Amino acid sequence: MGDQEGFVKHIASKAEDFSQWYIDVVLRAELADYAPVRGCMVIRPHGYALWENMQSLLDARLKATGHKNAYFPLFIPESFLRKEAEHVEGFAPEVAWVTKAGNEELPEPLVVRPTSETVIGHMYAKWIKSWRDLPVLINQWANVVRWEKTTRLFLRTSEFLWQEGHTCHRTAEEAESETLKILEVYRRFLTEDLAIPVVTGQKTEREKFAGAVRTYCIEALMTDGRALQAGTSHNLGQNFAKVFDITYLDEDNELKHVWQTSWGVSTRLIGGIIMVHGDERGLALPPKVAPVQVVIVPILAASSREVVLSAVGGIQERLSKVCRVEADCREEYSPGWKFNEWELKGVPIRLEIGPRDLKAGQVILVRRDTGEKTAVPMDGLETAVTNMLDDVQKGLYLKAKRFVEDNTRIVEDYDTFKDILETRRGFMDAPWCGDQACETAIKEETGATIRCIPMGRLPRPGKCIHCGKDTDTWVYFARAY
RNA sequence: CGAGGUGUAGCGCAGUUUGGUAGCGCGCUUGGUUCGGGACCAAGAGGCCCCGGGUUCAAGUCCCGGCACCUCGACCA
Repeated sequence: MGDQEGFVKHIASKAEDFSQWYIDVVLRAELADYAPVRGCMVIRPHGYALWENMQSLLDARLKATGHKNAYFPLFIPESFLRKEAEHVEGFAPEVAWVTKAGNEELPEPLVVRPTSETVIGHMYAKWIKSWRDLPVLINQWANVVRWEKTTRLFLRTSEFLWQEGHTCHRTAEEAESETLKILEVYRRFLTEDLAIPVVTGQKTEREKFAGAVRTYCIEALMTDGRALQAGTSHNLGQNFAKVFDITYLDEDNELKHVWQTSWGVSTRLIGGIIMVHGDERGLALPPKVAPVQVVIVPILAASSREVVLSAVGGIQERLSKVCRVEADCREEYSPGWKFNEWELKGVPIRLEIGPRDLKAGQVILVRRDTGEKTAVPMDGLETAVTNMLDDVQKGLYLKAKRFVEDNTRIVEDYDTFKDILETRRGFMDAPWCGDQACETAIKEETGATIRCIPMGRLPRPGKCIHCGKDTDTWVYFARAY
């Protein structure tokens, strides 16, 4: 990659000031901007195009597993929220209220949805009559509002965009298998489309969703060593079915409550992409979701201007059949300026073409992830570009995977645990007795939380990192966003 | 919600100590020369100095009171 100096002077150094770097990247890459309302953001075209690509890939995966989209209202009657005790307790502190319409007080205050279990449960009670109506597999793409005290662009804003799936099943087993199926959909979406490696696992009682029986999650590791909860899938059991009276008449002619799940991922994932793949030069986007996959930068000298521009047109035409391509033919910026600008915006491949290349019948391709430059013959350009996009996608994933491996440490001693948190951070795989008191104490003493109890692992003897009691449960700790 | 910090041109800041004509860099506009890693010259445009009171002949600057945003902590996707 050569010297880092002199490439980008307009964003903070990632190594020296990670938080400022993150903000600079979001703003300078024009993903988002601060809105006039506290804690809210505007997602700008470049950021929104990224979200749209993410949406369409995940949406296809959800449809392939039998889910259908629907839309439920933004406003929820106060009384709905109160029905499930744990649920209110979990969300009450951060709900936004609508109490007036014009000048008149509303008869019943409305909450702006922080999540839709309650309204959807109400509707499901109307719609479901028979075991033949099951399963119900509905997903919604929507905005939700949670009035957060501290906000950060994409990672935590008062309003955010997400998808929330809400399903009903005939049996507990079927609900559990749906919960796990979605977790797998999320895992593959993150690894295959976003190039973000994740740990899958179960949340502890303390960390689970308010109102769920069990919460599964995918956890990702950011390059500053902090964890990001990237998606959750909840087995709701019959908790909401009972309070909303969602029942069906079973084959045996008995009235039974349905078994439910809910699950979601949000625009927070954009923050994850930035913090996993970004570098000193700015954003680096995985090709599968990058709004622009290839940017053409012509070298325009006066003598060869016309021929170069016409070659650009031809290349753009050809490449537009195999990828998302854009040509930057602005005359008021120098090529060097454009190189930096498009790198900052995370475009996976830059294609340079100038008089020298025209003579040689080639173009120059430059990879965003490695900075590597390759001369590629004009013939077969489509194949070279498609292959390179695949390579960048894989390269980003492998680099991120190596980082997670290098920063996941087996820890059996509390002093080491604390020391790692102060210095390198990352995931700590440590024994835990299962007692919530230890979990809370660790959080208070070190700031680390249990990110998850990883799935598919054999029991292994150890002594609780905090109290020293014998246990065979090992969990992932980290400081989290 | 606690602790700090910052509010002056679109952005980043100086000016506040010691009250006296509103400044710098970048960006923006126009014209010209350039173009293989953030080019250069020339001429321009752009201000409720966060808001409200007060002191003063005079306030960006001093006093009082608000508000907003950012960072770090406690809580959450």
